[in-house]
Amino acid sequence: MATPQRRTVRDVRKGNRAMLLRTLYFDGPASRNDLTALTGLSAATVSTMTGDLLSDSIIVEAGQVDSDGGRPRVLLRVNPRYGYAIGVDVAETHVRVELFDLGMTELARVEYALRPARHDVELIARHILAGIDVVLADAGIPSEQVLGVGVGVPGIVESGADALIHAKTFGWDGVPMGSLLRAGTSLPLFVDNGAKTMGQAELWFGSGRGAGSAVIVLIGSGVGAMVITDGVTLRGVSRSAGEWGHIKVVVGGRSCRCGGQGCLEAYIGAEAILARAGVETRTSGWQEALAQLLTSGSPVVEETVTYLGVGLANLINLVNPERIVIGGWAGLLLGERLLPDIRRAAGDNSLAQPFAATSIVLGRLGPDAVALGAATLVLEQFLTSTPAARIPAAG
Amino acid sequence: MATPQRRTVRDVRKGNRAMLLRTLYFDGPASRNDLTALTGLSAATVSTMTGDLLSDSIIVEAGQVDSDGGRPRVLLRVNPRYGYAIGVDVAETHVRVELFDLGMTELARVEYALRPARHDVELIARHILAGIDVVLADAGIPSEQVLGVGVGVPGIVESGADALIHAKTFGWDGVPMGSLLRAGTSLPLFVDNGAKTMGQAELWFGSGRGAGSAVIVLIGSGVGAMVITDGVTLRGVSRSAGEWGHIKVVVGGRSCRCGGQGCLEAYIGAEAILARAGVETRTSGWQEALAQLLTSGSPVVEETVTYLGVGLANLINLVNPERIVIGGWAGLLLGERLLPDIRRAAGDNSLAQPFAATSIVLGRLGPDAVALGAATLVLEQFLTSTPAARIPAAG
DNA sequence: GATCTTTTTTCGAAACTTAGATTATCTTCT
DNA sequence: AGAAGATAATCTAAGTTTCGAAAAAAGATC
Repeated sequence: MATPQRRTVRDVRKGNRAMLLRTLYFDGPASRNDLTALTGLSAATVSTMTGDLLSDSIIVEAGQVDSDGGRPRVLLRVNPRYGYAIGVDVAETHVRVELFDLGMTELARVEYALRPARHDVELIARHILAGIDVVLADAGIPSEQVLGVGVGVPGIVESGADALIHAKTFGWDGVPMGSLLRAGTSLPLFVDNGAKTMGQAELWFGSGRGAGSAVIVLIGSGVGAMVITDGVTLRGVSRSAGEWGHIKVVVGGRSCRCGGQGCLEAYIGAEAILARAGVETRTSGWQEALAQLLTSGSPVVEETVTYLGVGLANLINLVNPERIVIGGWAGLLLGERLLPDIRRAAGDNSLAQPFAATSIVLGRLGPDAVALGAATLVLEQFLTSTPAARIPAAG
Repeated sequence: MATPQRRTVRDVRKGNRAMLLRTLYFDGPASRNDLTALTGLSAATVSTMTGDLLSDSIIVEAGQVDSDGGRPRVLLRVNPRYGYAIGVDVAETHVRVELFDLGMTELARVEYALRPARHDVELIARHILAGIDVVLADAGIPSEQVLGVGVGVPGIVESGADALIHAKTFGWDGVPMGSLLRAGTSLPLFVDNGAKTMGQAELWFGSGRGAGSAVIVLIGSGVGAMVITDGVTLRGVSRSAGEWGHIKVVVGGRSCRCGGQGCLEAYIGAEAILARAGVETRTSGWQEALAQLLTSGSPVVEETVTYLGVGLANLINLVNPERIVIGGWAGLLLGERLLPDIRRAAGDNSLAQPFAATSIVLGRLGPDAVALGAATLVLEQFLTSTPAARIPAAG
């Protein structure tokens, strides 16, 4: 019952323009004529609106297409060079900065290694700021053309200008990444949990594409989920929704690094799986170890499938989504070999009705999609808040 | 990424009119002047819009209020007699039909007893249709003035015109309640799960009021939940979202009547609690038995609190709501005595961040609110789809 | 009764979409 | 080669809607 927003006649324009742009981005290239059909707007409106967008060079012409004996259609598409988005992946071992054009083609990247147990916020912030300069210089893009910077970080990210981060593994508690970066750059910032940015990538460009309501499940060392209904992500009142990894599946069960007991993460998190199987967990080589374990026929694998199935079933019962996408490096590893078993386990533990309505699929994007997803936050902003004309660089 | 809807300038009007009406309903009576502040619309717009609504007699004047030396404000409010809503509660033992005006004041009711194990759909449909006639005759309201009929039924309700119902306890599987009723009346119908209509009542008129995002948890013999974000209820792709009772909290745990194992309902459902305590469950007298058990100091009570806490914690972690409302007859019974313990148990099993953002409160409406909530579905429709002027009865 | 104060209505302007007419551009038939 | 036909895109006029400002309404105060 939040106070609804008043609408004025200009919001109509804004909304329609955003819709047109979004349509063109995902279904483009398309002719003006196609757009009238796709958007439901009248030909006149499409014409004036595309005119505006063309003169702002947000969209460009993309060749012609013959019609059976009439004026040929001229195709339009979003100008990938209208602006650029930067995505940053802050992980345990590295900080990676990538530069994308609006078509999400990678133009440049740079990576800084982090020494383990040396996660100084200010150092990382310096890496990010330096990385931004480097990728821009590499690609020869002036910073005025960058629409924003998305940053994927570990832990819980609180909303607000400061983007306070709580990440136990990094020893961060209330670290103001937002204000630290804002001190060094004036570019618009979008900070979110790295798993969630990866999910964002999967949702927009991977297996989640086209689903009206979906849950993207992310399994790595940690475990999380994104719930999307009608295209919008469930964020929760303090933006920490989706902590799927810490729902309890066994009351009084295994201890979890969050301090609780019986968390799902304590059974299906990569670290937890290996620990349960008694595999020596060297700090590196987890991926290999897990891959090896999966082929070993260990009973732990079967157990893991059951727990994962239960976790998915809980989502199915509670959210009743159209699609569940399994992602994260450990999730992909598990899914590759065991997807049918996982599906069965989920079915065994959920109600028939909602289970029948849900398809469980594997993510298509690798675990490297964190930066891509972070950049997608910028893209999302660009597509929804209808952009005005670029102010040309003074001079 | 569902196809977004085009907007035309008339949608603006519709939206603003709906917003104004909603504001007036919840914050009324209010003067035109107050409304400009509350809605953010200009005085001019409020004036023309209230003019329309007044001449349609959707709203009426409600006295004046002096101002410090100026023209006195005339107060406006929604006309409670503009139309009427009927709410129906289909339960194990009875079918109850209630008539409300738009202010949700009950004007008439009628109840039909059901013999246990005699849940013939057609009989129940006949009871409902007869009940509608009876309450209308009692209150002297012509049926043209009824805006719709809301029906709360057990089990899972599938969307669509037929309103297919799956209710194991009634032995219903795919019962087309919607089309059965539509054969006997031309009034608009809204069919939903009874627990959900009760939640709807709690959300609109009980403890959920004013919360932007909330979860309403319903514990009776069965267990369910409604998740509300930004004022809209999460329904899921096949409208069966919110099956909180069948999330698994103990892998391989107690058998549930759904056929699964370790369901939450198998621990905190009223029937399950009594069974675990070894209380003889006569078909009647459950409420008394449960109330007695709660005072008995049985260890089962403490266990129940723990399981309930886990269930709530899972919601908190996953959804991160602003408020959780505990309802349902068993939920109210538990909460009355044990709310602090329940809160503690929820806190013990959820992450600190989201837990701190959530307040856990007790429902205010009794278990009789099913029919009220069903009628609220009609009210919701009335307030959101801006109603046109009533076509006066021919004559 | 004149003046002040506050509320409500009226009026013209600006923004937006639409339907229908018009112009542009290419194909095909004679 | 030129006219006719067909399809695409633009232009024009009309109809909504909200908004700001000014005017009108209605009572309080001196």
